[in-house]
Amino acid sequence: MVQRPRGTRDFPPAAMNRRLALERLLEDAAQRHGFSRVQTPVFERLELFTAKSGPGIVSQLYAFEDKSERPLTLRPELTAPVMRMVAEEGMQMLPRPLRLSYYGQCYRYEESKKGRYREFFQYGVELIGESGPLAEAEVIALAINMLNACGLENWEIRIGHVGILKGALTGLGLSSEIPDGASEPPVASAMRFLDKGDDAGLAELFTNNGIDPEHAAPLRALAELEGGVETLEPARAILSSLTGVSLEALDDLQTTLNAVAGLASTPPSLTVDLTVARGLDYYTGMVFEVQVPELGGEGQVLGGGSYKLLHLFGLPDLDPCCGFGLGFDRVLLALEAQAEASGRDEVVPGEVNPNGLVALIPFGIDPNHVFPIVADLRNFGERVELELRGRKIPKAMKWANSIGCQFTVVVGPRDLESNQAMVKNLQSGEQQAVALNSESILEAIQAMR
RNA sequence: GCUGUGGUGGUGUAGGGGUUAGCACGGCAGAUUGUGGUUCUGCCAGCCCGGGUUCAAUUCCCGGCCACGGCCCCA
Repeated sequence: MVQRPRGTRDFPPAAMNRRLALERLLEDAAQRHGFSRVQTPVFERLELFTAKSGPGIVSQLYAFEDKSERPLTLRPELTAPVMRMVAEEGMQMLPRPLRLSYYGQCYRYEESKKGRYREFFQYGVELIGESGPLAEAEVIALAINMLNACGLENWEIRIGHVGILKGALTGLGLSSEIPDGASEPPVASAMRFLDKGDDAGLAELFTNNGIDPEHAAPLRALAELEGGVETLEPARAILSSLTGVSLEALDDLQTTLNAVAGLASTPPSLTVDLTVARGLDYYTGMVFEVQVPELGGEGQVLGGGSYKLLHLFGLPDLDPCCGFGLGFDRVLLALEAQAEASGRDEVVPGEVNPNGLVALIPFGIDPNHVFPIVADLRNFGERVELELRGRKIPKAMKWANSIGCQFTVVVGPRDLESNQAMVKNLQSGEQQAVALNSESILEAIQAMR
């Protein structure tokens, strides 16, 4: 038995139906916010991702060479491909801003576990060609509205701004350049220590960089702030006490949060947290992420912010952009866990079609007699399954019931003789004989529905 | 990268060094030649893979594969 590769999944009909429903919800939300779907190749040139994230990522890529020895890789994420597309397709000519959405599988070579797969699906959006607090608010608002539309509960959105802590740190004289032999700039180390609450590490870092460790205290206070918009006031007080720190980022964040409050439905939990760092160099401004506690260690379902990447493609004037990526599989896992916990049948809103199937059962007759009816009902928009196995009536009814039919239409020899069909609602048991033509059958179905 | 637990028909499980490997759901057929969701009968289908110990391994041991969990990481 050949098994599917580690970290990949098959999606049988029921699972796929659910995934389609979720994709539809996300796409509807994106469309309502003016975003349009794009698609890029599943594999790209290797350098696209090394340019974005550095050579270190190659170990986590499904990289390969084609027959002409071109270095290629399965895509590990979708932001860089979309940026590439914007540049390559001349999309800078389009009216700005561009609002793009995308959905597709990505590949990372890492340990697979629940919520972390080697082939995973990402939905995301990028807003390109306009930056600033309102653009950021539009992106956050879409994220919030999407998750609410999915019926997800108990999720937490944390919003921060990399500029605030970074500005304070560089204001103190900490370098944002990578020193020789180090793996990350001192500013990044400091951000990590602040996020983890590692006071000793922070003090040591300051000392090593010739900064008085006393200065760590206000930063720690800043990092520990957490709450709603109201936390911006104490943050402002702390930042004002430091020299050489601009308050602009804080003002922007305030503007963004106010706009989000007006544009988005209310999230279950929204906190301002200046330690949200997203770990990435190219984030330049607002950053945000969404956690679902039920999912444990792999609980981050969405993350994004403002970043500069288009300069890599010769379009620096389009930087910064703002976007987010949503972990499609994780959202689904969270919805499944929550549906299970609350005993809810429908995991994704809209996954169950309220108008079930119609089974057309030709019984003991030449099925040619019913083909036009099947075709017509389908053209009318009914979901029709034709009984193909020549089952006798009891078997056919049982079959129709087991595939979730709402109606059966039986046409047997007697019906043919009297030019009628038996239409039955399987839920109510109600049955009636109607004229053997598609209009009459459709009418009966609609009347009994 | 480190580490823990587990793997028996399609699904959920029982068992256990020598068994016809049990049960339930499911699928198929019949009881039932024009009406399903109940019932009865029969059939289908399984010990993850490789090596070792042993007279004998699905069972014990080692390795692999896969899944799940904890830490690190997460573009």
